[in-house]
Amino acid sequence: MDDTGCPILHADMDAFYASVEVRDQPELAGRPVIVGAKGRGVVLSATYEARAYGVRSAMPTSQAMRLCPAAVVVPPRRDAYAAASREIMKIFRAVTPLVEPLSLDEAFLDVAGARRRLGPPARIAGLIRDQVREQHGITCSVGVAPSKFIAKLASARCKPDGLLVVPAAEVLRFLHPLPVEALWGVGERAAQKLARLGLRTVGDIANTPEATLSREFGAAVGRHLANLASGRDNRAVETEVAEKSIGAEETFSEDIADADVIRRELLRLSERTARSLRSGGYAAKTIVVKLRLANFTTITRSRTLAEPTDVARHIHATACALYSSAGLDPHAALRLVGVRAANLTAAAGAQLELGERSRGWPEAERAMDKITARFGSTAVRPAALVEREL
DNA sequence: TCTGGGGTCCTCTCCCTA
DNA sequence: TCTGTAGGGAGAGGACCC
Repeated sequence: MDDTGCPILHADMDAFYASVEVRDQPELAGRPVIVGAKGRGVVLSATYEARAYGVRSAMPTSQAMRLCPAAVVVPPRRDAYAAASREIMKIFRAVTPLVEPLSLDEAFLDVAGARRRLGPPARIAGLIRDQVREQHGITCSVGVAPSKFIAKLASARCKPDGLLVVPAAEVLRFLHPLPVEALWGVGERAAQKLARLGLRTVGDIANTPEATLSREFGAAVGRHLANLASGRDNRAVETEVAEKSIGAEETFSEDIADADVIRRELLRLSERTARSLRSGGYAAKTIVVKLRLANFTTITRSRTLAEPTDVARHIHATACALYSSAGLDPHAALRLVGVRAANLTAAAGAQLELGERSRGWPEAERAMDKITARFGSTAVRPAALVEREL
């Protein structure tokens, strides 16, 4: 196996959420298992036994159950997946400090500096796979390649429980027969547009002038497609990627037309968003409200504040103002609302608004954070959210 | 037929300013 | 002062990813 010039690993857990569930409930082993919410939920993860029936991620759970009536549907336990992820990332960081987590279940590793200690990249990949399986009972697939993009493609091509090395000299031979959807950033819409241009494989794109791609997709996307299709990807593995926005959203079990209920929901989401901001040490200058109507039309409205904030009360006031000024029919039913904080700065930069008392909501909410950390999320809440449950 | 939640990035439009 | 224009920032929406 020629792994010369292949310092980048992409490690991807196989059916991660479902694998954690099977690990924690051994009686599920060998059965089709779907992780996802019932009702209006979608499939977050499914074991390969369920996938054999055509079940896929992001598919409505109801549709998945029609395809595989024998499947066991398990509600998601995000805390358990986050805990498993932290432990698995520790295995990666014992190999190299250059680890870039992409999500809970996958990461890039730059192992160039670990060769002398642990051997060539393919051997390191095998080591990682063994340790994840032995310590967590979960299989993972690893792509080994000269760049992040090729390593990610390689891990996807060897799933499940596989290892694939793409030597530097073989990159184009590996890349060009793949369908255009293999390229990062090409989804259904872009694939349709490329098909209209007669481009169906990555090789087709590589043989198309960048000027043509830029004319069709814009300069940034055109350049991006041309580079990836030619195997050009010089991005380094980055251990710290700053967050750009933080938010929370929720789909109702039934559409809601009552403005008071929606404002209460905005309060709950503002609380969650503010708590996330504070725990990350951020304040946000821009507040975005997302409203999805019963017919699935999605509207966003945003406002940039004079000063950054991490205070739920301020976020909620802005969110309500945005909701009121969105121009919706007063009786419009919503299926989802969301609150997002963007334009993040370090919290130390947060300043008081003109005329604001020096002590007040910021201190109150930080005190609430401490109580929540000690006694749980239901220990202290705004009265409006408590009333709802009485 | 039914479409989650948490994100990022890009494009387009509008408005302001020089 | 008026007009045309270019650039930048904000806001909205869409596509995409896991």
